[in-house]
Amino acid sequence: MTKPGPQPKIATLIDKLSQRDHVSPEEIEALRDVLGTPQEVRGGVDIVKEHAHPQQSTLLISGFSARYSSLSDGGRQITEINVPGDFIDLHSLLMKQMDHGVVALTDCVVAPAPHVKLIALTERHPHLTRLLWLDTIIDAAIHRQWLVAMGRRSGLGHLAHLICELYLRLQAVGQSGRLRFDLPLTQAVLADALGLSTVHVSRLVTELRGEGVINWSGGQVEILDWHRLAEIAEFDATYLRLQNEPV
Amino acid sequence: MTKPGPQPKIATLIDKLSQRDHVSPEEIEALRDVLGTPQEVRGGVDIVKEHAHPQQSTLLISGFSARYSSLSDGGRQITEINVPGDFIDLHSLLMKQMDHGVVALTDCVVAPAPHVKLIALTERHPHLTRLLWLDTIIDAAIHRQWLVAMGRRSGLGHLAHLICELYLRLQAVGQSGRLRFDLPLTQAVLADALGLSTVHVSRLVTELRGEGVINWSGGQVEILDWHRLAEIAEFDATYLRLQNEPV
DNA sequence: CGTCGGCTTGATAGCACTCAATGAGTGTGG
DNA sequence: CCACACTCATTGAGTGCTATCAAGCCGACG
Repeated sequence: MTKPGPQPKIATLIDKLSQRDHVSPEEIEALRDVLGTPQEVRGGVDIVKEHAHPQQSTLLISGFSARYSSLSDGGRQITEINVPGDFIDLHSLLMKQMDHGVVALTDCVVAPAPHVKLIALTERHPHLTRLLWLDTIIDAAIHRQWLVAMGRRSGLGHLAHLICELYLRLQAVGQSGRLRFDLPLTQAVLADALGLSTVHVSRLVTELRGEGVINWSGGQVEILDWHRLAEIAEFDATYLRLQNEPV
Repeated sequence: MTKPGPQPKIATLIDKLSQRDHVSPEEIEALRDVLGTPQEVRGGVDIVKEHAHPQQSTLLISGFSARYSSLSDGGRQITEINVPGDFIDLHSLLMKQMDHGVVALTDCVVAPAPHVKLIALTERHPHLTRLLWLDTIIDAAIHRQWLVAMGRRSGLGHLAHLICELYLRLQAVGQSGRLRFDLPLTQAVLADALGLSTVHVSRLVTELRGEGVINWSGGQVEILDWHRLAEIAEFDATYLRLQNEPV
């Protein structure tokens, strides 16, 4: 759901950026200027297609989406789950061609930011440019944590890590409650994100539930024991950079 | 080895950036201004420590280094292998705290770029800033490919993909011959990069050799059958963004 | 020539996969 | 109102890729 307020389109984005550094009114105005009319996208539909050459970047206002790559055998690997306030393809501003696709995992609302306007923004607002740059840098940091989880953690640790990450990222944009958040994703989506089979994901979720660490039903996750969850995940939130340090 | 020329320090970096967009003489001058005196680092030594708060970023001039994260059980996951011309911790400019370490895999030569000077650069050179931004964006794209390889490819495909990637990245900075390049890394390092055991890496290398796809001995890789190698890896070079498209 | 790091090979074990079937929940239409 | 179809989650059985343990090989080097 979009937060109420004078700038509903960019409220989550501003929330997130403001946790890292002060965002001036002029910068907020500049951000609002680059964003176009919000649009709805149905769950399951591609927001950006693989190998596309977008002329704009897209801000996710509400809902969940995912970066993914398709494989020749019909398989799919999700490389990041996006939450409200994320620019889902900001990197296409400079990459030009998408190296992956972005699919709406649920019904979403998105807003376009034309590349022409974003380039102009980088010419006029160096500090805001650095804040947007930082956002893509954190994407890379998230990828690295996923690599560590995939390469060296147990399946259970990997799942636990994903839950920790999503909880904190949703919290940063005011989309989670106290040790509780909506996550209306199927286990098949989780499997594609974790690089596991759906069967195994089911067993892992059951295991975390059985240990009394989380509850997960009806598309809502409840963290019953944050300490144990973080322990299983070996979670260290540094990479999400939720501290305020001027750039 | 450092390339000969008037700007030996930044020759590889300029090579790489120039493949993506024109770099003006003023921009080259600005880059040279931010870089300090090159220093040698012995193989095995950390160039940047995990959780550090660097006051400068570091350009890799020669040698190989790797981003890595340590685990509580003593294990290690390498998340990227850096080649000459790579800024190994450019993201620390905005992240402030390192979310991982960088270790010299071989003897290296590196040059520091103080954050204060880099920030000043972003204030004065928007276009060059975008080129540096793009470099960190490509790091993220490399991470994503590793995620796909780790999550959904076979061990053999994963190894093949890494070889394809390193070959093209070294080629982009003039550090590889015709289907041949130096890669003085141990199989233990490869194992930490692929998320496999050293034993299994040995078997995979043996398999690729046995199939007549590559030769690998004396720290040198020779690609005997690029087509088959790319096929095994399902390799698509888009993500390395080696095309010239102005940003 | 002995030691050492790195690579290779063999044997065994285990985590996660695939195939398969069942159950729960939801929506549709007769 | 109920039969049916469909998606999603769960559970069981058997398989396989990769880990671990262990031993041996090889080249470099003092």
